[in-house]
Amino acid sequence: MLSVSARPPRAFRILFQRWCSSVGLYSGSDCRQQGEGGDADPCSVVARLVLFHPGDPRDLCEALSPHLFFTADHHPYADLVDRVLKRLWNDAPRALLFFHALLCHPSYRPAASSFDYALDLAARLRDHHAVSRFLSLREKLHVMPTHRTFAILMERHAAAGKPDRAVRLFLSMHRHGCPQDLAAFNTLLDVLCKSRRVDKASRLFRALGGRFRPDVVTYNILADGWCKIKRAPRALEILNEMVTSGLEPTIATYNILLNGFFLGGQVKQAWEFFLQMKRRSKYGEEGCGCRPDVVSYTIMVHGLGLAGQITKARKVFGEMTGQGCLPSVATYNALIQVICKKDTVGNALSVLEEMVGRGYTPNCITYNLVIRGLCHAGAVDGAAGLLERMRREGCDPSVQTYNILIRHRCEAGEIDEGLRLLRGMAAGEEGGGCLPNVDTYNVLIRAMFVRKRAEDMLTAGHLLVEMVERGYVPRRFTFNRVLNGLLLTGHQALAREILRAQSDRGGRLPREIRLR
DNA sequence: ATAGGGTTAG
Repeated sequence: MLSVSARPPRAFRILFQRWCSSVGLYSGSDCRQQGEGGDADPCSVVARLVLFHPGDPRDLCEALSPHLFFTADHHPYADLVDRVLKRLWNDAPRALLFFHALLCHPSYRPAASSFDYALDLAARLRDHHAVSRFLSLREKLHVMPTHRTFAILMERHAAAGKPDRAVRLFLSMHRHGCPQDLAAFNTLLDVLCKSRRVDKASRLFRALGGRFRPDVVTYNILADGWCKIKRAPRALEILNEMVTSGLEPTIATYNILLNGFFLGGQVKQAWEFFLQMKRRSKYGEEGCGCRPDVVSYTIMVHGLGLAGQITKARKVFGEMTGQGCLPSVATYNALIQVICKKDTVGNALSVLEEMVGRGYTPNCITYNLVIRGLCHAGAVDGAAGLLERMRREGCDPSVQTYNILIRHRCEAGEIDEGLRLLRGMAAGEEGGGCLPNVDTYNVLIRAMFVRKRAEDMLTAGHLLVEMVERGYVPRRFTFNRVLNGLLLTGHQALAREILRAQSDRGGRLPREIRLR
């Protein structure tokens, strides 16, 4: 079924269309009819149209107009545009094709939020030209960059290993008509902390803090940064510094610390800290901001459970209601996760039924946790049943749901079943559907090298092509492995095409492969 | 999208 050896882009499209037709989804020019039939969600219709389009932005623009340009002033709803961009998130090149197609329309003026999505996508592809093109177009159309724009770009710089550029961007933002205020400063510190550069954030805080009058949020960001790199003692220092400077810690501050102790494996300290929070809020003066809230209890249940103290976790869970604090879905999720990990799936399922009985609506994460637990226990049928139930309850499976199921199928040697799931997710049976991400491809490609049939190499090759087409950069190891596999099984043509397709994508290829 | 709690596995 996978014996296609045309040029990769086309090969991929053929492959993709075959998959879709095999699960009853219309492809190509049939999309529109499909959209006008049972499925009326314009977001899905447009997303499909974009996915199956040959790829010329002008043609696509024309094809889109009946679906998008239906307001009086011929502008698509910004909300719909944003939703489509989000739906196509895991296929960044296609998402940007969509954006380009819209720009072909003479009267289209993107909303700031749509520009932000497009910028994020281009930056994730490290397409610097596209980023600067979008920025200058934005200026030309008088769509001012917002705080969010700068947050996105700063985050991309930090993720690309260029934190200094994030700082410089912050220092330049007022020149682009965006106020350089405390909120923006806090965002910068958060971006640095979340990319584990807490020390840099601290130094910046010392250097520039005077200019922005740090608030509770500033200190919380820094404390959380230290906690995330397992240095709760430093976070405690931040807490003290905060009090010294006359700021009152909030419950968020205490929760950051509480979680920090668990992250650093200091279970005993976490427990002591929690007791202190309870004691002080009981006997302290009124309005004391350290009374444990639902987040504190969730952290306790999760932390104690992961440390193997299931009984204690259940006890804390059981006592919270009496303390006037009702569990949230997240609290149940924490409990379900730790019971899956340290106890049995059966008991986790009981908790699921219990929460439903009390009127809670499990979310996607809840189902994923239990499905993972069931897969791990080898109860495939149970997992499939939960997938059914999840759909029935109107909770669309996420990429993670599919990744769990696919990984499990592959580990059980049922690779074809894994591939079938991949097709199913793209088609999105009923409801939204979601596109595979890097993990999906990596799991499946790896599985091909476990079975190692000749045709598996070809499948791996096609998966790699598809992955690259969708803007992902495979690891060098994966790349070499697939190429070697193709060469050894006599698929020189596809190997060559993969090399060509990759270098077309702008030289983001590992070096020794590019020299050819 | 200015801060805190649930999905990952070697």
